[in-house]
Amino acid sequence: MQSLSEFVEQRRPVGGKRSGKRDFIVQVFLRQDGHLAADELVHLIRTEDARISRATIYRTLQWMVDAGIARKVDFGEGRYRFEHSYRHPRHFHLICKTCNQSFEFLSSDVEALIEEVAEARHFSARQSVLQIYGTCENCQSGRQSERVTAPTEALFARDALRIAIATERSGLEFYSRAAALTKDARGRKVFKRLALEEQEHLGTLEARYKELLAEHPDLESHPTFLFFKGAANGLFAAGTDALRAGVDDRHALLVGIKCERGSHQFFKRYGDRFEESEGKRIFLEFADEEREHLDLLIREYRSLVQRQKASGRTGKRPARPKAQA
Amino acid sequence: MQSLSEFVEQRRPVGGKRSGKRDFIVQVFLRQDGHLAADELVHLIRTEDARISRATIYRTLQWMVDAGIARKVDFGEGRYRFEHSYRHPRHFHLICKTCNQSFEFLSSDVEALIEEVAEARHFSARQSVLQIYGTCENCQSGRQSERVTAPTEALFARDALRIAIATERSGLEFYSRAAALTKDARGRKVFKRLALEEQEHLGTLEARYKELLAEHPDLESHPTFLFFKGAANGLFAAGTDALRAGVDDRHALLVGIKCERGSHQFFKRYGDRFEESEGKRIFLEFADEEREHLDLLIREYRSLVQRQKASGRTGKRPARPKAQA
DNA sequence: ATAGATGCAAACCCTTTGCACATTA
DNA sequence: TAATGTGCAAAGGGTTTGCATCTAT
Repeated sequence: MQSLSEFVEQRRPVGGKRSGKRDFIVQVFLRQDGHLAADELVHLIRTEDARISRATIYRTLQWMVDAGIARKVDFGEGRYRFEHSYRHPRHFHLICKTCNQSFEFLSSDVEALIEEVAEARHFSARQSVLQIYGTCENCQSGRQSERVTAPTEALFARDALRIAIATERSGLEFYSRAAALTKDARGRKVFKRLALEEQEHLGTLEARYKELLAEHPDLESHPTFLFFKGAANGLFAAGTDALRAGVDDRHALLVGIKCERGSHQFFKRYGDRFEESEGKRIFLEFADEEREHLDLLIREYRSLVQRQKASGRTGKRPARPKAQA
Repeated sequence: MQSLSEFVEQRRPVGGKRSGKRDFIVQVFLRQDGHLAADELVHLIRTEDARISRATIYRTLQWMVDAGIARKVDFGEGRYRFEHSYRHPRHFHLICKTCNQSFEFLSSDVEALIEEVAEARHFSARQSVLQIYGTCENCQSGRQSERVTAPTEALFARDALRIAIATERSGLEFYSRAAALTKDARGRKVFKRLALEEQEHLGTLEARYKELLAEHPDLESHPTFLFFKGAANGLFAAGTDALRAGVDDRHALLVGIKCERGSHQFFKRYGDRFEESEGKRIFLEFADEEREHLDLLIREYRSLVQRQKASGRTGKRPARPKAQA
C-alpha cells in the first residue's frame, strides 16, 4: 500500500527544487478531505501555522494539479475548488445548493455510457464531469444528521467487494444447480469443483470484507458510493433459466462458459478503467479468478466434445466456443 | 408550432416594462446558436448596431435566464456562457479543449441513471450537468470538415422518430409472428388487428420522418443526438423468444401485454421527462398508441379467460395481469 | 552560480452595483 | 408620477503576474 509521502515524492516534477513552504502547504492540503477553495486553504495555512503568501498558495495548488496530486473542480460557484487524489478515485458529485456540501459517487454505468457517446461522436474523451445539483437529504428533512466520514477509497473497496461477493454467490448457486442437473459424471465433477472454488473464493472475499469493516467500523452506514448495475443480477440469469429447463452436460458447459466469460470481461473492463486503488485491485483479481474458471470450462468442453466424437455421439451444434477472452 | 416572438412574449415577466434596447439584445442573442459568453454578446451587439452598455447586457442576460429564455452554462473556463432555450431541449455537452467548440447530446440512459443515484442518496435533483472534455473529431484528424448546423429540436425529433420507428417495426414483427402461431381464431384475429395497426402507424411515422427530412435536408448527416438504448432491441425480445418456442393463444396475449406495457411505460416515462418539444410530443403520442394496444390486449385476455372458464378449460395460471398502466 | 521559489502589490478578468438619468405604463 | 430600465464608473471576487528578493542544488 502506497504511503502518503511516497505518493507525493513519486509525483514531484524533475528539475524542481524542494521548498519547506510548499511541502507544508501540500501536507496541510492532503490532510483535508473535502473540496477546498483556494481561499479556504489560505485560511487553513494561516491558522495552522505559517504566514504564507496567497500567491504561493495559488502557485502550489497549480503545482499539485500539474503533478496529479490535486484535481481542480468547478461547482459553478464562480471559483474553483480542489480535491486531492491520494487514495481518492475519480468520481462524480451531488451538490446541495442549500448547504453547499457536495457528495461523491461513482457510476460505472454512467462511465460506460459516456464512452459510448464519445465513441459515436468520434470524440476522444480525456475527462468527464457529472454534477447533480439539488437538495441533500438533510436539507430536505430539516434535521441535521451528523456527517460521518470515511475515506473514499474505503467506500470504493467496500462496494467493489459487495459486487464481487454478489457475483460470486450467484455463480455458486449456478454451479451447484448445474452439478445437480448434469448427468455426465465428468461434467458433474467439473461443476462441483467450480462450485467448491466459488465457495472458497466467496469465503476469501467475505473475510476481506470483514477485515475492511474492522478497519473502518462505520463503513456500512454510508450510502452506496459505486453504482454498478447488472453485476449480480443479470450476469448469470440467462444461465439459471437455461438450467431450470434441464440441459445436458455439454450444454451446461456452454452456459457456464458464457457466464464466466461475461463475468470476466465485465470485471476486467471496469477494473482497467479505475484508477489505482484497492477497489481496482479487487475488480482485477476477481477478473483473473473468473478467467481461470473460464479456461477450465473451455478445456473441459473440448475434451467432452472429443470424447463424444470418439464414441460416435454427435451434438446438435458442433460449433465450439471462441477461445478469445 | 410556437414562433420565436411568442416564445419571448410568453416569458416576459409581469410588471416589467418594455424596452427597445433589451428587445434588441434578446433578438440578437436568440439569433445565435452556440454558447455565448457575455463578452461575445457585447461584441456582437456593438458590431450589429447599437452602443449598449456592458452592464445592460449582463442585466439582460440575467433577465433572460430568469425568464427561461436562456440557460447559464459553465464549461469550467472561469466565465459563464449562455445558450437560448428556444426549440432547444436541455442536453449534455462534449467540449473540445483544442478548438473550444462544444457539441450537444442527450442521453436518456444517463438521465435514468442519474435519477437512480439521486434516489438512492435521497437527494432531490433539480438539474444535472454532464460534460465530456477531450478532443473533437476535427481536431484529432487535423482537417476541418465544415460544420453543418441543424436546429437541436429537429435533431431531437429525428432521433425520437427513429426510436419510435424501430420500436414499431419490432412490434410489427412480433404481432405478425404471434398471428401465425396462434391457433385460437379470436386470438389470431387480435394479433392480426394489432399487426395491421402497427403497420399503419409505422407508415404514419415514416411519413413524418420524411417530412422532417424535407424541412431539414441535411438532417441525416448529423451524428446521433439522442442516445437511447433498448428501445428497439430488448423491448420485444423476450416476447419473440417465447413465441419461437410455440405458445398458446392465452400465453401469446400475455406476452403481448407485457411488451405493450413495457413499451408504453418506456415512452411515457421518458416523454414526460423531456421539455416541451417535437421530440417530446413524438414520445408521448407513441406512448398513447401503445397504451391503446395494451388496453385492447387486456380486454381480449379477459374475454378469453372467461370463455375458457365457461367451456371448462382452465389455464395453468389463473392469475390475470394487473390492469394498472 | 543559477534555476527555481517566494512575497508583495498591482494587474487581470469577469461580473455586479450604486447612483444619476432616461423611459415606459 | 412611480416604477423600471440604462449608462457610467467604481467596486467586487477570485486569480494571475511582474519584479525584486530569497534559497536550494
